[in-house]
Amino acid sequence: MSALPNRDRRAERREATRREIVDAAWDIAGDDGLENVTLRAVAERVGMRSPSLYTHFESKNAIYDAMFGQAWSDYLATIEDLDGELPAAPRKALLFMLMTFVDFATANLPRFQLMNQRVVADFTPTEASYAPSVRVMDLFRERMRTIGIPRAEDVDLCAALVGGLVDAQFANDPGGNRYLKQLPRVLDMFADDIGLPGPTLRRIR
Amino acid sequence: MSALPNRDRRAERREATRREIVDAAWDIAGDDGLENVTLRAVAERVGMRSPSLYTHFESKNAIYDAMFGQAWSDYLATIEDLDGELPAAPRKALLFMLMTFVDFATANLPRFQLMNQRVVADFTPTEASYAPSVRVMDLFRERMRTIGIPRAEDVDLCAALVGGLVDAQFANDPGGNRYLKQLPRVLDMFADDIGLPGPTLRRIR
DNA sequence: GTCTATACACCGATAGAC
DNA sequence: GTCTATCGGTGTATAGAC
Repeated sequence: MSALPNRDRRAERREATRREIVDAAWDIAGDDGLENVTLRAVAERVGMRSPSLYTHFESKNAIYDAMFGQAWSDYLATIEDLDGELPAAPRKALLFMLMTFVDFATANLPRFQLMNQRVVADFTPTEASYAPSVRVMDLFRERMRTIGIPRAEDVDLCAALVGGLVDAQFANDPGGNRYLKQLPRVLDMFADDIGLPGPTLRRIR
Repeated sequence: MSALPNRDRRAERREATRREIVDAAWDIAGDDGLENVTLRAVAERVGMRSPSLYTHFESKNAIYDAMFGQAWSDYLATIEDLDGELPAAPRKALLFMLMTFVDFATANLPRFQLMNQRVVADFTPTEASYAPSVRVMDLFRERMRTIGIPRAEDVDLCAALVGGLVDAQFANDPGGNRYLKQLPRVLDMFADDIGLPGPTLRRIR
């Protein structure tokens, strides 16, 4: 009788190829923009013909889907790593959390567009790829509760306000700091509104 | 010697055809989404073959450009009409202005996407089409100054915060009211922060 | 299983006849 | 000013070589 191998080398190779393809897609997105990720360009970069990509992904949107899931997984890992570093003071913790989000968002434009904006027209993430983003939101809500912000309404609002800053930054002052520099002020406004204790996050004007 | 006609019938006809084309593009955008506005679809709706559109517009993006300019012109007209209606109380005037924006934005999704988001990948508005949006912002700044909000920093922030609400509404609760219902609250937060006088815009919690 | 060759239907855009 | 014909591009499908 034959011994069962304890590793599936074929599956490993397949997974490695999928990673290669997704990496190539990220490279192209970084160089030429997210909308210029074409199957032919991806294929050329990994040394295939474009139809061969269908062996590994069932469609172009499936590649976007893998990128979407990877991006949110990376962000989830980033904020999970921060677990012990959260300041004890509520307002400082709030600023720390949302600065982490802003830093991650601004570090990579095509990644941000894929994660948070609708630049790829047809694309809707699958449930599997959506899962890490759900876990991110769960963790965010949990930490907000820990800080002293338990109401869903308040968490929604906080996320929307910071999202507005990031969007305005990309749209009206790309590469600059005109909007994002007001993050401490926005969080102070928000903290004041919900009566969160602690010293102000910005200098008094 | 020949008399000069006081109307250029040819130019009038040309302008009418351009309008027909733009109207057809809006119809398609409303029915099938902004990204499904193809030259063939537009041509079919106006009873032409697609290459004939190039007689009236130099490219597909030129059609988007005309739509962009028209949308901002419409919004400019909307807020200019409101000139006498602005409440005297600063906070009420603030709410009135931004509710007008939110109403206009939510009334027509493809229009909002074209005006404020980057859903058409290649498209950048020409200077001419951009002009009405500049006039809108100038008028907004002027009215904010009248209300008692002269600082550019504050105007930027107010616009970004409300933009964040609208974006979050479309992205996370389309057709609902979860984010937009918090508009009075956001404006109160903002008004409190800059020390704008007047009674609160929302009930005390 | 993995990849290639070929083809299809669609896109925006152009050339040239009428 | 509008047409037909066509170009190079796209995502996608499938037959078949290895």
